[in-house]
Amino acid sequence: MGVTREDVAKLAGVSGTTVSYVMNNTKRISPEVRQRVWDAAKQLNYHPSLLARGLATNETKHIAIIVKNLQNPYYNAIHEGIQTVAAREGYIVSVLSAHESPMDNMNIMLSRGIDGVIIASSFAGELMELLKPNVPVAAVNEAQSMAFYRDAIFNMVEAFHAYGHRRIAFLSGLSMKSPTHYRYQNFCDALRAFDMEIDPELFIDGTNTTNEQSGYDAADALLRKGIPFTGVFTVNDRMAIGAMKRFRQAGLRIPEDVSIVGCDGILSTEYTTPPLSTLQCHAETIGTMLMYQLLEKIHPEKVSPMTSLPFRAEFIQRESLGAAPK
Amino acid sequence: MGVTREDVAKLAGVSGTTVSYVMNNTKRISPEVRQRVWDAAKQLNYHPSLLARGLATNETKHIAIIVKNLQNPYYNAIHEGIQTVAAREGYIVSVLSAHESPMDNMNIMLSRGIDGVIIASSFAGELMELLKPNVPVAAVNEAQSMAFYRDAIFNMVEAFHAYGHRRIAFLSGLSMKSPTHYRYQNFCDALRAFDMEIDPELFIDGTNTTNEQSGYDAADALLRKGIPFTGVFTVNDRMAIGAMKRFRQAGLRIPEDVSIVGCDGILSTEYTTPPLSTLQCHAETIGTMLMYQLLEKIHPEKVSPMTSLPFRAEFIQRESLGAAPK
DNA sequence: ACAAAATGGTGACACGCGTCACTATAGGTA
DNA sequence: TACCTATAGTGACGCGTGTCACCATTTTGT
Repeated sequence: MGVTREDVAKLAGVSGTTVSYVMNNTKRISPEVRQRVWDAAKQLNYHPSLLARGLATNETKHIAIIVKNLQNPYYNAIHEGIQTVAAREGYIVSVLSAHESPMDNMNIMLSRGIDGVIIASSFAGELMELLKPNVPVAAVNEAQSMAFYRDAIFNMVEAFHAYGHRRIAFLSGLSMKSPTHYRYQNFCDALRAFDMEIDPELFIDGTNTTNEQSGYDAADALLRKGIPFTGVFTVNDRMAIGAMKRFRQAGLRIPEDVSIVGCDGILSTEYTTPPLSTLQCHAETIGTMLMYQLLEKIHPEKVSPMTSLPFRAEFIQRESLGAAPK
Repeated sequence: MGVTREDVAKLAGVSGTTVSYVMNNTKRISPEVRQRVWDAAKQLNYHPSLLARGLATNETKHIAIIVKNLQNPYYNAIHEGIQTVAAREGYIVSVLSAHESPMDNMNIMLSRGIDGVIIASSFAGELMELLKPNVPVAAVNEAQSMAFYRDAIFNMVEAFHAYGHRRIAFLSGLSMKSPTHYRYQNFCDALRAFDMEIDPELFIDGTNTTNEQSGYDAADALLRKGIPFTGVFTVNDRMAIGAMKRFRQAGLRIPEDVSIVGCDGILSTEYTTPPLSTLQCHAETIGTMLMYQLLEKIHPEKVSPMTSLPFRAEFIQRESLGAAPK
């Protein structure tokens, strides 16, 4: 359809092969000829077809990211991070839905010759096992080590403790999927460190989603138990937002009657009422790092700038956390 | 790399050509042979390389969507709508950033052989003119006609009026870009219909973004003017959320002192404090429709199920709108 | 019965690229 | 002069498809 290397070759008075060598800088070509080729390419606005190149080299510079829900701000931030690195490195990113069957996704990978996959979804499990033998994979749950949240959760519990809280509920959405599990472990460790109660009744495991509605429902379930608590920690910010709504409906003021802390640090936490305390985890940076990890798996010979998180999650205190009621 | 049509051909005891005709159902092939080929394909898990097919047919089943900001929930909803149709039709969707120069985006299209582009960004202008001659384009601002918001805005103003409001501010982010412009026009028309004031001083044109911070800033600018107003309409929900924060900081209660209505109907509006009235515009459906529009431009001979919006934006009243103060 | 036409299948080529094997030229050495 | 070597450039092929032109074998029509 467009202008091909033969067009450039003709204009520059050389062979197509030479054009190829010049474009890829993969063989010594005399400066004069090199210049002629570049000029001709510019003049014709020539861009090598990545389709043809992919066919010839088995490398498409095309990766996929598998997402459960496009409308989840946390994953959007990760996506943004991925996108910046990808663009810089000449990769293009396609979004696949986790709703499709793993087999469908696999087939798309194969027939499109996709170079690698990033799984940005909690339940990576089965899909990952299927993909891993056939295509390089990076997954968000591998990126966040056990240690990632430890300090932030410790600092959060410390703050709860300092404000006089003793009974803190843990609201989860996905029952014990690994990332959630890590957070729960860290949470219990921190509670122990401050000699605070670990009451299984305060652990609410909701539906298998983690959006505002799940938070609302989890808070509802907690209230129905009728047991005392003064603080709440939710596994992400959206659940916290939903939980706040439920508490408010129950006539509880935040933070006077119940304090609440979310997790992720999505953009809008700063604008909730009251502003939501959270564990900021720099999702965008997680995205860039996932992309670097993937690049390293695609080209093990090239060393990526960084492949492990240079930081941890960070506790950010805002007005949703205050002194415990008497 | 993978299994090719020749492998299938050998197993089925036919030629590669025949396999191709069977897979594409593009020539009469006897039922027995057809069956043999299908069986062989299944057995080998054969999937035609879309790279090679793209090279041969100039059709990649690959479209791009250009987005300004991946973290904007409105565009995420549109994206979700696009994605569902695309997946069903066998297309794959790649995200490009509007931050890249239009020329860069153009080159990506050309070198990747992309079949079409959806521009999901307010300032489509220049980019669109550049792309249109070279590749099928659908753009969000073309999807929303002047009439799209009319009824919803009319109903909103009617509600404001019924509650006794007479001076309503209009907070915008992008100065008079076409979608905003439409809304402003509709808004003024409605004000006139109810004999309400149209005071240019009540029109705040903020920075060139439309996020929470812009809303905060616009509200701040409005307050500094020191002129009377009891209602506020913002061009999107995120700005409304930011504006609410600023009003609250100024000691104004919502809706007792100031009523506010957003626009878009993003997911979290239900969970703000108080819940935000908004103009629900079913962004997801807009996405599906954009995709259908694009498909029709790619294959004019095939008629798409629907290419014009079967609905309009809809006014949704929540607690952020109440009686005007005396 | 025999030409005409329909049916079912195949060989060869093009799509645009990367790259191997090769040639021609120039320069250096003994 | 004869020989080797580095340099600069090229021809041909393969990557996996789609598809045109063609062939062999029935089936049809009269």
